[in-house]
Amino acid sequence: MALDAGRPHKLRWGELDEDDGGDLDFLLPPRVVLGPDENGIKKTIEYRFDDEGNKVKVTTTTLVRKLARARLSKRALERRSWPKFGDAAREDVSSRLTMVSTEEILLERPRAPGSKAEETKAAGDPLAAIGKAGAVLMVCRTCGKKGDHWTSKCPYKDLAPQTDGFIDRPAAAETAASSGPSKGTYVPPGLRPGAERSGTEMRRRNDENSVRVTNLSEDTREPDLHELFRPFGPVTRVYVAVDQKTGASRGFGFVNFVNREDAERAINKLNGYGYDNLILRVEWATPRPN
DNA sequence: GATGAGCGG
Repeated sequence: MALDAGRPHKLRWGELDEDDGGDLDFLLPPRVVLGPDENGIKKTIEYRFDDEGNKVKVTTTTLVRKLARARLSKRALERRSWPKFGDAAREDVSSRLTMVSTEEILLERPRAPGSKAEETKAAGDPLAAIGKAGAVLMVCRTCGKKGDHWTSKCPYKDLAPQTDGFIDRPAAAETAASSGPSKGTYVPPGLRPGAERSGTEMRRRNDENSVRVTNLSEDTREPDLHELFRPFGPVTRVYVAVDQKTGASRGFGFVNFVNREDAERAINKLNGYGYDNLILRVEWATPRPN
């Protein structure tokens, strides 16, 4: 760069170590750092080519320690006068007091297959051997059965009302009911003292109050469906099937109601209803398999 | 004519 025959230009930082001339730097002696000495004076000696291509020596003097000293505690200052020990006593470490650790540190993932935690568990628990793929972790919170199904798939999940033995009625709720609110324990509104308990109808899962809507126009989205069905009663879920790739509506969707009666009224009212130039079909959805 | 995605303690 500096030796360019053409007009020299100032080197910008982005050009340093680039291949447009910077590679001549290897011809220069290495940079030398001296100190800091007892007065905190650090000297840096380096060489570079000037604009005319001449080798020049550049000496930089910096005051290091005086600045730092102002912030050092008495105790720290005292430590500085200690004789060197350990590695520092054996080496010249004036310019490298910090070292890179070569110690190998293994990070352990608690549930990684083959990890220690996993092996110990598998050895102790016979059930763990059966469901290595994580099935053992599958303990139904409704019926307590292990390794068979998730809570959401429990064959008893629709059974109502649930008995005290079941897990999803926290023991804390009973305590709260008898002795007032206990600190730090959330009690869902339905389990609070004085909450209405209207037996089977209330506790019933509403999965089957699912209404299928077909012949939707391309640009009907979930909010539109919600607007359309909301007047009939509380809606728990609105879904419009979309093509995963294109994002375009597939022209059908589902609406779930809290109450079956509302769903029924919606079907009766909206089936055959003209919406967005199309005639809607609204009917009971057959529950999704699985 | 057409029947959804995702998530695990």
